[in-house]
Amino acid sequence: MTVELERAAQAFSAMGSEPRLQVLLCLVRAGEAGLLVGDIQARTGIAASTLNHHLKFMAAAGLIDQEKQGRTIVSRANFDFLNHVGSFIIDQCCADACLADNGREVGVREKSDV
Amino acid sequence: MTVELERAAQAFSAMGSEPRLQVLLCLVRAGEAGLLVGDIQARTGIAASTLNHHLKFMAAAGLIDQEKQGRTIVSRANFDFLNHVGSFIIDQCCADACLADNGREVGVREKSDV
DNA sequence: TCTATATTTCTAGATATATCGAAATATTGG
DNA sequence: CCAATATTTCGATATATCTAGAAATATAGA
Repeated sequence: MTVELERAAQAFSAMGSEPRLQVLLCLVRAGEAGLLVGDIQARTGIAASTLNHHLKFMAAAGLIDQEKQGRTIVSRANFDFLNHVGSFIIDQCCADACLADNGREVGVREKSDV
Repeated sequence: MTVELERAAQAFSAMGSEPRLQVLLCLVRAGEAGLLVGDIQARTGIAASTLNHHLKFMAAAGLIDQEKQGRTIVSRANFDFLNHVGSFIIDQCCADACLADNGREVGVREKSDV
């Protein structure tokens, strides 16, 4: 579970900057077709070297996949992982002991309606 | 939408460190009852000043709420916001033009089963 | 092979974050 | 008011991240 926590934290961190989140949304919208580095650059205005850095960061976190095709690289959102990460917090809620040490009853919140 | 992007990035950033994510999970598990700073400290082993820093960070991002009660502070996960943030990425997918510029068809992913 | 295109690596300064001990502040109970 | 408890602020250092220009690499096409 610590491994999973670490992975989740890395994923959130990789989504936790405005430029990177912008890039991720571009890729999500592009769907399975993905986008070339140059496409993303054109859409976001991020400098090539900076963008490369961010893409590596996101790929390492598992948010995206990159596939080399000739002299271009196609980046795609990893939808399975994104779904998994998106539900991580709420999923974790009752996965463990749900009673607080101080003896107070633990409140029950309604299930996510997503 | 840029405002929302900024808020989302801040939220993800606030979840994007292992200690903070650990704290957040403690609070999620504690439910509406919440936890005192001392409770969290006891569970995570994070030094008081460090923990205070992280709690402020998370509160600023809207992940948690803090309420002063006498000489203690109760911290609670903001479940509404967490649900919202959790679905941000996937929600955004088809909120905008969903067709990539390069003309390729956009892939469809299954709905989250959460 | 030469050239243009696409991406990556290198380098480096600026900024932000993480950490924690010690001191300070607030509040309750006596 | 005093002592104990709970949390915050201060100060300081270490580490990480962000940014981007310039040079390097890889590949396709003429």
